[in-house]
Amino acid sequence: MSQTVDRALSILPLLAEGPADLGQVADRLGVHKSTALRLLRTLHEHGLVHRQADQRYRLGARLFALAQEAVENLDIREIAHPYLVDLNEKCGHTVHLAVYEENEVLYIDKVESRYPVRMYSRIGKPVAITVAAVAKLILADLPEGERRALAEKLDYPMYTARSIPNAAAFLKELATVREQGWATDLGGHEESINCVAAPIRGADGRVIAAMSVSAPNVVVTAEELLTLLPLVRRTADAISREYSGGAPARDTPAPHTRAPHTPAHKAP
Amino acid sequence: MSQTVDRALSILPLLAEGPADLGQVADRLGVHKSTALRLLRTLHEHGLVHRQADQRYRLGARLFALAQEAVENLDIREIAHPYLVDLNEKCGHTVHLAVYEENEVLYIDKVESRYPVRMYSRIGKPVAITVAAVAKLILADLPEGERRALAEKLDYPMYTARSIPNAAAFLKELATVREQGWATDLGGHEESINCVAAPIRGADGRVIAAMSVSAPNVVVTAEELLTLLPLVRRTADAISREYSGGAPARDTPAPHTRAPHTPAHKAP
DNA sequence: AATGGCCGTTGCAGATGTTGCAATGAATGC
DNA sequence: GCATTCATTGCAACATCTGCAACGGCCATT
Repeated sequence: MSQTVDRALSILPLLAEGPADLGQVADRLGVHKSTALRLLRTLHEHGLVHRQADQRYRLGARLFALAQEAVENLDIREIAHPYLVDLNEKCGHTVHLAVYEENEVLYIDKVESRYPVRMYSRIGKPVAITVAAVAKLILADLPEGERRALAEKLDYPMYTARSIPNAAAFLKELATVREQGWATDLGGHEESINCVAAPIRGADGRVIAAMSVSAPNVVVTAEELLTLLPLVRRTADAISREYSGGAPARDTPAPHTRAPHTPAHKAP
Repeated sequence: MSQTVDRALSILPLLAEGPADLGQVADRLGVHKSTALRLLRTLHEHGLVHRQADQRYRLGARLFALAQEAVENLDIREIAHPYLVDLNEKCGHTVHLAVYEENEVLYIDKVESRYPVRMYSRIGKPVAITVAAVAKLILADLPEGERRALAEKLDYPMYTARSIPNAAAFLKELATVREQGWATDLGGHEESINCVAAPIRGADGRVIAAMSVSAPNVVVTAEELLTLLPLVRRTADAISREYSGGAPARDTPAPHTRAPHTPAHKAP
């Protein structure tokens, strides 16, 4: 580990507490002022710290830009894929990954069942939004107003007798899902197929994707499938953690809990 | 300036583009792998980079936490936010807030349009500095010398036919903007999008930030958008007053704004 | 006005940390 | 099974970093 870099990086959390002048920084680092000055200058050139009018230093907005760019380039599919494969190897069933985009829920990854009987679905295809377990999870996390507006606007095709029939029933189901943190689809799309699903959350606690395990009745009963729920949830949580940049040990809340101090606007 | 720290910090923007393995990092830094490894380790210990399952590196959660604190320390954002929300509710369009820092203009807050058609932009992203209305306002207020020097240094990408093409035209536009105290961008960044913007000033009269209202042609014409100018200016002025310590203006008390946000750390 | 204290800044010589090399280990692919 | 690729380690040479002391600007006090 590099001492110089270590010292420089230690300045950042220090400044996060509030602006500080050169002397304060040097003191808290335990180094000579000239050393602190040099480190601060380097941080400054990279835009990580900003010098305000009174010559004190504070964190730079560039930090924010950096974080934002990183979030934008995060590919949930790439991160999740190995976990999906792993889950498939453990349970043998079809595993799906879905995201929300423009009022639709889309499958973006899939690992096929190892059983001969497979269900039909296609990556990139919009899911049956009113019945699919992954859709329920994602929509349940939308802001109240948006959720309601969307629910009213949707069609409720009766794929089977167990399909959700109307907006009221759908909203009620979403409330349940939101409460319990997981979802199922028991024959709501195709008579003989059941799914269990769990949400994947970003660092701010919002649901950014959902994953599910699906299997036809002829292979496992709904009850048997439900026994996989803990595993599915654990996997989803692991993906959430990885997506959020790892378990930062200390002061960041667990990825699957709602951050208490979530800011007004959220990263996409 | 410290070479070691400089190299380490250069890794961050590199990783913001996407995950990279040790070799890639070493190559792009132009150093030996063992050197890159050490720097990455140090960054890792501080939580700024995260090692994913496939052993590649990406930016870590700690960076996001720091970024969060960095913006929270920008008290202009705290103060302005309710006004932005209020303005959005009055006109329905996308509202932006931007500040100047280290030769860049950055969006630091945004309230989304309530119309279905939205423009892209992201908080934290540097704005298109040569065409954005908010950038014009902020740069127009720089001291003569600095303004000219910056103008010469910039690139002038032709996003559209109406983009500002060169330093001379830019300086002329800045003079106009400085004179009139407001700015527009009429299709200079994206053909179909127009903006009107007004400056937010500190107690000493200097421009410390700028806000804008943006809308696509398909929703309102440029002329219609311009009728919002007085409202935008009034809002910006109200923010200026409150920021300068003046009593929060009574005409925009922001009735149902968010709860009093835990302020970060503010010096009296 | 002059003085003293405070703080940021600079140049420098010595010492410490850093660098790149070469070799090892581990994992993957052919 | 062997070859390849990649991360990792120990080490010696060296470049970089460190702390010191001195300078200069700024402000409040005398």
